[in-house]
Amino acid sequence: MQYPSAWLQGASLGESIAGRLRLQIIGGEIEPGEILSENRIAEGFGASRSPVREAFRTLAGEGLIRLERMGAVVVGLELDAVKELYDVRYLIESFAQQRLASRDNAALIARLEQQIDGMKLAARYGDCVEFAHQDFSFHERIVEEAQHTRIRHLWTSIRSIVMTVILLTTEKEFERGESRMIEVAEKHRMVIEGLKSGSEEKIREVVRAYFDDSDATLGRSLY
Amino acid sequence: MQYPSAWLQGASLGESIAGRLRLQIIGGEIEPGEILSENRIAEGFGASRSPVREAFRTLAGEGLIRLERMGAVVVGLELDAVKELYDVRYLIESFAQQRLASRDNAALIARLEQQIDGMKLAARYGDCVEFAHQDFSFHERIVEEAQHTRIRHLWTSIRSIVMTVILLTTEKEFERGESRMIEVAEKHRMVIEGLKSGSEEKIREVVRAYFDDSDATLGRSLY
DNA sequence: AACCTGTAAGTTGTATACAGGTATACCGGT
DNA sequence: ACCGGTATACCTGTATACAACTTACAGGTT
Repeated sequence: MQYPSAWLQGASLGESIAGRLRLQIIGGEIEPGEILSENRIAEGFGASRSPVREAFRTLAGEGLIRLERMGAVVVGLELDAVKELYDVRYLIESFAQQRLASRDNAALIARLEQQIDGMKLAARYGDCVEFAHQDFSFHERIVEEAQHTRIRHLWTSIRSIVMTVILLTTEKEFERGESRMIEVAEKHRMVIEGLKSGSEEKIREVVRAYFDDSDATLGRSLY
Repeated sequence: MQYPSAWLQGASLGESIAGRLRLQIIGGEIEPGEILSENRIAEGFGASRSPVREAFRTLAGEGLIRLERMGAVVVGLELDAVKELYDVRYLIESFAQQRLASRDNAALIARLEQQIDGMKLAARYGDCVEFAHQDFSFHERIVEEAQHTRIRHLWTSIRSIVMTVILLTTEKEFERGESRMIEVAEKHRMVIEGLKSGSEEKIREVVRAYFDDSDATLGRSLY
């Protein structure tokens, strides 16, 4: 398993190492409880400690590892942890949408619908990576549009993990066939309905429903 | 302005530098827009670039500075940004409390009440730092108790900032006299009421009220 | 047998060195 | 006066070096 190489374009060595470790940790190649040392990892990548150290700090910031006196212990991302992650996504997105509810969202909605169509197109062509990218971007756009610096910050702190999880689960869901993926794409319209309604209550409900459904999907695709 | 030295006990040089910079940034000594270079800061602290680099990453993770190709630009924490911070605190705490609502919280509540009394005691003795510490710990305990790894992680990402803001605002509020501080301490009982009720609706309402009131306080104490 | 101690290997935190890139200021040409 | 090119100083990313600390273990002591 590997990131689309485009994602690592222009990244520093440190970011690149963080990316690969992230994938190995989330993918389960590196197991929770394992202890990573800067030296060994550096040697493994044929790099020096500096970029590895930077990568460790990044991953610790994402909660994937925990820095201790002696070595970094892998926390990992079990099914329960992914559900927790989705709790946070729910909090962030429902907040963002409630913030958007009171303005004119015509342009945003048009853009989001375009991305749903992008997903469907990707589904028809069996392009799993592109589907995941559109899916991810859909949600990121909503957060971005809310123009709330702190919320955006919370988002960036889980951004990479969410991206990775979406990539992994999309790969698995693709195995269930094109019609299933069309269904997944269409599910996003629900969210748009919430936006259109402008009702705080409705938004909470719709976003909750969206992530509840995602939770169910998770059960199938992870482990 | 300075941290209680106890807070920096056992901290590495990097953490300590992060702490001092954080205080300078939030306190406004270093102004938003200013550009920090690793070299200059290192020289200023009589240290090498390594710990400064680490400090920069920490502060960037907290959103206090933004790392760019050339230098780190100070984002700062204006009044609006603090209000955004409180939005996030609201999200985190209301979530945490809703999670707690369904269990038996007798022990927790006893502990929280003890901390309220601690605040009142600090108020009577004019011990501003202790008051801030108790106040901070009160909220941290709630988050901690929810036992939700991801939420706890969001909390740690703003923890230092919240601590600093509470410290600064408490200092300012202390000038308004002891009775005002007793009032602030008592305000926390409201939150406990929410916990006791166990009603999702009531909790949202109470926590919302708490932070709305805090927002008002902010207006007085910052800038 | 239990415990204490000294040593050796490994780890992090910090300092320093080097390479590649970027902005700035200055200088010559038009 | 203005524009373009170059030299220069500075900045970040990475590599390497060193010191202090932690851990594990072996061997001697009680």
